[in-house]
Amino acid sequence: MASAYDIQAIEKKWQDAWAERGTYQVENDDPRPSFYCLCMYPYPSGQAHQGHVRNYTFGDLIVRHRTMHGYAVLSPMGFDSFGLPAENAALKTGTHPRIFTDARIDELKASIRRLGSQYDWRREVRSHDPQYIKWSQWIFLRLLEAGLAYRKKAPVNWCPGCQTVLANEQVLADGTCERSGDVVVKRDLEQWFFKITAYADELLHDLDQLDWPDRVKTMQRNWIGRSEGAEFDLAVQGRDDLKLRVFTTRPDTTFGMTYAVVAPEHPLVDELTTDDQRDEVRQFVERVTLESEVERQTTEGPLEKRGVFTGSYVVNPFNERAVPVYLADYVLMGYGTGAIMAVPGEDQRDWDFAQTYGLDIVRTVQPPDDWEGEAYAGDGPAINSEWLDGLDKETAITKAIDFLEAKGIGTRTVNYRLRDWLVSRQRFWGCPIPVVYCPDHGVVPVADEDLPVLAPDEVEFRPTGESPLKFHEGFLNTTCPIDGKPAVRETDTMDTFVDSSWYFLRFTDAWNEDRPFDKDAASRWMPVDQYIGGIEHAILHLMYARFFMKALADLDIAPKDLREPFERLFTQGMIRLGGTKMSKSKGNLITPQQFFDTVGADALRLHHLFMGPPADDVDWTDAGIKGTSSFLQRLWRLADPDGDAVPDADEGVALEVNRAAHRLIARVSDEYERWSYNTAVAACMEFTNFLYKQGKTGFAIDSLLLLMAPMAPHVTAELWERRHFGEHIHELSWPTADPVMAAQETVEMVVQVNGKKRDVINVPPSIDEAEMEALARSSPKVQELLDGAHPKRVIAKPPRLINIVL
RNA sequence: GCCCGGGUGGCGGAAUGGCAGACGCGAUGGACUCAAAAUCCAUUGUCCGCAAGGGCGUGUGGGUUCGAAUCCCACCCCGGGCACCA
Repeated sequence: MASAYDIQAIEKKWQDAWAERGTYQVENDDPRPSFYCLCMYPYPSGQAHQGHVRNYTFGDLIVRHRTMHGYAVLSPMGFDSFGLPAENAALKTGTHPRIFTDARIDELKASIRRLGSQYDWRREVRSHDPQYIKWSQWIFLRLLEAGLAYRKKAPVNWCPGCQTVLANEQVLADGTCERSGDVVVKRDLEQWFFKITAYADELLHDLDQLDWPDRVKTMQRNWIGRSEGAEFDLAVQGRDDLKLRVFTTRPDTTFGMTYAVVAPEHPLVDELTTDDQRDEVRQFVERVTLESEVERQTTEGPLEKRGVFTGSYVVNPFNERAVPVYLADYVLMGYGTGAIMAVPGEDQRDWDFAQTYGLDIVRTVQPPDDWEGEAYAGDGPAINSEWLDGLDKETAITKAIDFLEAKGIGTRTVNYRLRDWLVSRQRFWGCPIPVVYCPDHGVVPVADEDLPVLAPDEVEFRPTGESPLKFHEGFLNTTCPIDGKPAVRETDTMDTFVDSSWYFLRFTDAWNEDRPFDKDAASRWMPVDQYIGGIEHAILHLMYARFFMKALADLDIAPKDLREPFERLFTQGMIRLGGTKMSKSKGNLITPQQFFDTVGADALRLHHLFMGPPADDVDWTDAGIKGTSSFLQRLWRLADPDGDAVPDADEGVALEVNRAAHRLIARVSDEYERWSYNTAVAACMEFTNFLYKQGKTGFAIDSLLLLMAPMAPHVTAELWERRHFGEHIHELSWPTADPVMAAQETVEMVVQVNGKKRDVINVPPSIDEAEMEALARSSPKVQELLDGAHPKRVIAKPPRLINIVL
């Protein structure tokens, strides 16, 4: 009598069993070789969505697969639990962000549990946990001591919607906030920064050694934006006290400088402006500073309005010619020196500007003969450049820099697009920055023994969105750690990306009360062998975490040689519905819950694996899940020891069935290593179809179940237990294929004539070229086409293909 | 504008220079059933043909090769990243 496949009961049973047995808990002294598999910890927004399911399905599959290969697999999970949504909810409902957040975590954990993905929950971290806050603050203080955290006044990105400043990385290309979509405005504010630029070069170079998607590496390279060039001083005509320093990547073109440009915010603007130009310059500067970042960054608009003459002249050090100095909004204060030499012959922006303002254009690089464009930025022999004439670009650059250095007015430099990381946020629900402001001593760090600095519970959220900390007397008023006199606390909190920059280290030693983590514990597991998450973190989180790893290693908090946190990265594709990204804010969620309650977690997991290549974006369709669901039903009827849906293979066929099982093992094992899970599922389906036709053997079914155990853990565990009383499939070893058994007895040889398939003949795999040709020539179809003629050429690729060319 | 991806049946996709379309969805037909669902079996790129068989087919056009979805060149379309960065 066949048994029922009671999905709900079976999935619950095994989820309980794994938790109870601690199958996926590991100790730091586990003697097995270690493997650290990590999915990006989630922001707890309630029940899991399909993006989580996809992420954790891949992660769990790897955890179970590596475990079956004999590794001690560290598989932790936690929650990125600080952030604005909890604060917005507090404003709406009056619930404290902690209560709100803990409730969302409970919901998320429950749905993660129903997916069946396994974690060592003993190591769970939550960003808002006082212990975690303590160590985040402790790390902040170490960065402060080392000069890697500092405070400065700067024009920063202010998001009116979020009522806080943002890091450059959090502002989208169109000048809007990545979170709220509001237009970000510039404000001059004093803020906290982390000196990520100190690691710009290392962050760039170490990318080479990482097993990461090229796409992500390229995005990081672009973001860091290294450019080599030179900086040098231009003498201001008639002003011995004044020099204008410019940055260029093309010092070889200096002979072609016909004017210079400074940014409207440049500190020397006043000095450079002559009296008769003063009104015009003032109007220009006023207009530009009033423009939003978006307006300023548009390439559109009449060029006439984009610059103004200062009245001053600077001297080209290469040919001693005086050229006019302009202000223009296309030169940015934040990059290089905020001033440039303009060479219209080799730079299109300068070309356009020169045309508009009637400035000279001198080519200093010979463009190719067929050049039809305007400015020519490519390589070629230098012209109109006296002692540089005839040299190629690279040689000329070197010689030009030598000249500047010999003259003592300039030097070779490297510039980065990367800016320091602005980490302070004017928010309540974040990790407080642990410093106080003392009237006598200025910024004073809170003593280590007084950590953590925690936000008070009894707070009132203001409709303006301002942080309640700014108005909370009990929190604000404190004493100076140095002299004990009254002082005021910092009310800014840290960017939540600070929390996520070291959580993967805390997992290795989550219980440590003396330190954020022990170096030996970190050494045991780090770097993360496989990190899995969404492509949306390509720059933000992944760059910050890399910076933290390097800084912590240099500060002797992490092991010295541990300079990269994530050895191998996999970024899964997005899930879309009807072409747009599935998200809560778009209101187009298909919740996993409805599938847990019907077809079950195994079918949902298989569907995610089967939908397409893991890295690709996928369009969600409900229809497809029917396929994986009925496949599992089919598997059940096949493997149920009490079932008779599929007869045993006849004695003559059983050997061939077992041989096919060995081939399946070889194929699927390889597909797991290549992350080709969609074809691995297909192979298992194909094999199941094969057994329905040929009849089953015990070995075939057992192999199939073992190969599917990481993909569909519940149903395979249940079937295995029914077939092998008391055994747990996930505690067994991964199967290996016997190469002798896996070998084919006959293969199909394709016979082509002139590259077109004309016949297929069964041959032994050991066939040689001569035998192939003889067989092919004996084929009636080939003879018909040959018609007695002599083939020009015969290409034989034993044993699968022969091509006869006439 | 620059830099990455990608374009294959009605749909999701497979094929690491060697049988294009595995596997699944959908569709059609059959078996089972009083009937339906479920299940099982079969067919399913397209055109010509009763059939056997053959022609055509991987965005477009060229090229390399005995052989190209795969490599090269040019172009078109879609997605993503960067974009006055000197």
